[in-house]
Amino acid sequence: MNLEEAKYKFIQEWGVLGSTWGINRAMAQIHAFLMLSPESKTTDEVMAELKISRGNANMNMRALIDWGLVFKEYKPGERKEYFYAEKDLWNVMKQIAKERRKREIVPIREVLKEVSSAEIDNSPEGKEFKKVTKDIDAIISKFDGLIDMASKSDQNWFMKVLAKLIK
Amino acid sequence: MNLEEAKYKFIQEWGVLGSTWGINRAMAQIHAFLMLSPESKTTDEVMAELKISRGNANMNMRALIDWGLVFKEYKPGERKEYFYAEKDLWNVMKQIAKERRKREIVPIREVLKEVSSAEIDNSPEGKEFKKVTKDIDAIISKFDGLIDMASKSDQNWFMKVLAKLIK
DNA sequence: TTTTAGTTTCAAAAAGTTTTGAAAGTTTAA
DNA sequence: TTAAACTTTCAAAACTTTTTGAAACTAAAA
Repeated sequence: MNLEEAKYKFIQEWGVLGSTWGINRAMAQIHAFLMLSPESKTTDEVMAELKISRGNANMNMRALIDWGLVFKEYKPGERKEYFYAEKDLWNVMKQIAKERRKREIVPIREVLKEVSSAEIDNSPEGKEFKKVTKDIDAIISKFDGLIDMASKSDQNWFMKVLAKLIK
Repeated sequence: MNLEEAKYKFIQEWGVLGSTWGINRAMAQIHAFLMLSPESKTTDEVMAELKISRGNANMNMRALIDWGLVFKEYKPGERKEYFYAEKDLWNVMKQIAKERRKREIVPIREVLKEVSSAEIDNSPEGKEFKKVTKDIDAIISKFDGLIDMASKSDQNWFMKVLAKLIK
């Protein structure tokens, strides 16, 4: 296998992985392509490499910028925009965790909070409802705290904790 | 808000959450409905509660069984099949982590292993490729270890560790 | 000012996913 | 057996998401 084949393989797989995570294939592939590129790339290069349309490339690059995973760069004397990805995987993960927290954890906790103030009787149904939603809230709040913590800490600290935990 | 409204709200939100996680809406809603039910339920009850077709209910219940999140039960003297969900959220999470590990972590690690044995030159492109893929593998393997560890440990131990970590 | 090089938008098309419903299959009871 | 009660399957329909491509827009250069 040579570099081109290896790159292709990795980009494809990152696309598959993304799509099971609610990130569309093109977005994940652009992200993979930019992570693997030592230099920043133009829209045209992204289009050519991934064989996608200009509109698609543009939309997904903006989404990546929105997620804080990709940045724009202007080169002196050039009119084209260049794009590059966050390379430090720790930052990538923190960024993703932060976004997903906002999009997923916050809304479900809101609902849990709302339903916890509902008038619920002591029927078996009611008891079960209270128990299950309370349990879920407890676990989610733990994870929420963990994400918050991790996003404030540096990679070394976190990796050390993990390493110690796993041994 | 009464019990029915609260249940409805929670089931809807669980469906939304599921669909951003690659679990389809009906599957997530059935799961929520069964988690909230103190008694096991029949296909007809699921269909009526969620207003979905028999085929849909059947397919997604089988998928939930496949994920190890829902079980069948036969009641003496009855021909209908009854379904109930795993209630212990810790077990639910372990089960999900185990499945996702199989479906996501294993394949990406396989690809990373393959590309790591590729013949890659020392161009900037080649160096970057090696660096990025190596980093990703390191982080993924840490998480893989963590999941493995968590799935062997009991809730108390894990929650205590988490609690200590977060404080 | 006009032209050129580029970016953005968005309606329509394509692709992908989920859902339905009815027919086929299976198991138990009569 | 045969009928009844139930489960499973799967092609087609409905729905959702993604992608395209061309027109509109913007900014710099001539």
